[in-house]
Amino acid sequence: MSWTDERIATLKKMWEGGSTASQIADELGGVSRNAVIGKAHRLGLKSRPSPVKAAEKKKVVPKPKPASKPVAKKVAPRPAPAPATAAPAAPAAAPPAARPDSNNPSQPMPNRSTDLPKIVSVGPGGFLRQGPGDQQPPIPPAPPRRLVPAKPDPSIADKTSLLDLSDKVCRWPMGHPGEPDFHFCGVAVNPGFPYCVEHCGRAYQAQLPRGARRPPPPLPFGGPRVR
DNA sequence: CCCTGATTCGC
DNA sequence: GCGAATCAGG
Repeated sequence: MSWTDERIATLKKMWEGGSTASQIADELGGVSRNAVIGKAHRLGLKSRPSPVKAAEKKKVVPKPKPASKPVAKKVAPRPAPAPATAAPAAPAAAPPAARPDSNNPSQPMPNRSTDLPKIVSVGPGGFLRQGPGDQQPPIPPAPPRRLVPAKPDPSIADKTSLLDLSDKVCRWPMGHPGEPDFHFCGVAVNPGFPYCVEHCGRAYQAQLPRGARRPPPPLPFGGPRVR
């Protein structure tokens, strides 16, 4: 496949939106993860915090290549790389879901249902929703399972390039990028989330036990692209 | 081993 | 410019 403008646009959008290279490659189709990464770098996009690592420290040791080319092709002394690893603003972290940690030093009493963080959001995945008014009736310490972004999540964080996305509107993608009818949800977001209430329910799901994963949750797209 | 991104280097 | 091979790391 070749890198058409459209494909590059999709790559950029998804890369910047936090999609993993694998996801991007899968979405684009016809390219490998490596191809996506390579292209991303060539495009000048670079190092995003890897979803899997918090602190990415890479020391490229001058690796001796697999002894196959004794020929010294190019003596490329690499100049000291600028240490500037400007940490990009971390995207909205996990919502302030109730943490099981008894973070309530104010009361020595075992009654810990006193000072829990107020949660104002919807909890499709099972996490709490609490308005300022409702104080703490039934706040089960029941820690919602770790929230994980659903598959589509990344592919959407587009800027306003394609549409008039803003922090106020739901960024849930409808359709596939590049397709004529591709658009975003666009309704008012669930406060603190990039999506509307409805799509938050899709984007954030309770992490199920290993064994009990449901493979076919509703994909945001029409489903896997047919190739 | 799985995954991730980063880098290299032949093409 | 492209991307497979490879590396480094969680």
